[in-house]
Amino acid sequence: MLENGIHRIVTNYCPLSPESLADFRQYVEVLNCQKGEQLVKEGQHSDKLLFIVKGCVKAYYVKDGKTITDWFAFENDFICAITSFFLFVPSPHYIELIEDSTLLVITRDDMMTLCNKHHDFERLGRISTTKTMLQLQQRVVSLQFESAQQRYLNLIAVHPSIELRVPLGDIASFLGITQETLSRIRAAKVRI
Amino acid sequence: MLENGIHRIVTNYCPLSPESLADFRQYVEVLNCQKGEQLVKEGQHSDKLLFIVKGCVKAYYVKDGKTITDWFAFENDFICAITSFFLFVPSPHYIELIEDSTLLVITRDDMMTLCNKHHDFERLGRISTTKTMLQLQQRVVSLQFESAQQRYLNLIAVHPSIELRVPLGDIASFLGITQETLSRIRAAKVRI
DNA sequence: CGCCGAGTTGAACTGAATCAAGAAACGTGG
DNA sequence: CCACGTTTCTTGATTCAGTTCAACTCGGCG
Repeated sequence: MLENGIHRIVTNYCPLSPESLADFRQYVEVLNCQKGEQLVKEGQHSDKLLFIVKGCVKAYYVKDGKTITDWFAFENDFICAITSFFLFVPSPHYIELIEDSTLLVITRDDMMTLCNKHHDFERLGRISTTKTMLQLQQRVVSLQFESAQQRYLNLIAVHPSIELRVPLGDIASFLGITQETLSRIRAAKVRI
Repeated sequence: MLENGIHRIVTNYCPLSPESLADFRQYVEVLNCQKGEQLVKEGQHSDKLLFIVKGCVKAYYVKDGKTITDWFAFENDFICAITSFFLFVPSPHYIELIEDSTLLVITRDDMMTLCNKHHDFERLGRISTTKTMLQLQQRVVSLQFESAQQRYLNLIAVHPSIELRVPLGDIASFLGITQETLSRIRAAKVRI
């Protein structure tokens, strides 16, 4: 699974030299976890970067007693407790498994070591960050002035399988709407 | 102004070796423009990355005949037509000067040349992208489940001077609300 | 069988949009 | 320096998309 995961990173993001790859293997670990497990809890410092080999994961936070889903990660995605990982603060986010999953894990310190040592690893960092930045940009456009229905249609256009894998309530809060509204949108009882 | 700008990049983002700096100077240009000028128009391919030495700039797009402000950049910020620059497609965005400004300009190709040649320049790319990613992440949280009033208060907490520099309508659409609503919020005629 | 979480439906409510006037501020030329 | 048009901002009345709260359905599963 380690080699499988590393191969997917290299093909999906950016090639690495044999030396970088050898070094990478030293630092990365494989983690198998079950649906429902919480890898990060609110208030914890988290310095782990995860890569999803198989399965799916959500990041969410709690506001006024309500659970708000902030991000989903599926196969070949990276995910981390973004504020804690990059800003060294306690995480507002939980990270929780939506399915039984196989993950690769690397710590921030080890990432930094690899980034300092290998130019191509630094590039991998730049490219994966750029990809996330572009996804966030799309999400802002979607939240800023699109209707709930349009946001939903956008989401299933990008992730057609999401409804089969993720509970409705999580999708709703990711879209910035309530579960009831999403249910009505799916039943097409909301005016287009 | 060139040295001033480069110095600010190095201090605000990431140090560069003397060799990288020397190379950087070869590729970067200083641009002085006036309020109202459009550096990028909808439909154009844009391969320019801008750094604001002095002044401010907005990126906006037009949807259903309405102007929607997507991003502001002030002193020491980078800005580009994000989709066009990174995905090589025609830009949905306009980029327009809000004040008379001094900018540094570098093309995507020259950026890539510098990234390939210098490890520390690649790091500069990673770090500036990470910074933008974190700002977008905050913006998503803000748009997802905060009230119009709360979003406004967040914004002026981060950019206290924005109201003095940017027209109300631009701020409103950046927040995902109408100008009328923002005007009422400022007059505190909306319930807290 | 009865419980339990996930999803649906209904009715009333509300935050913000829309539409429509005005009032202020701004700049440009006489 | 003032008159003029233009852009920027405010205010009011009405409408509507989406929330809230509450009840209900459905499919598992001990």
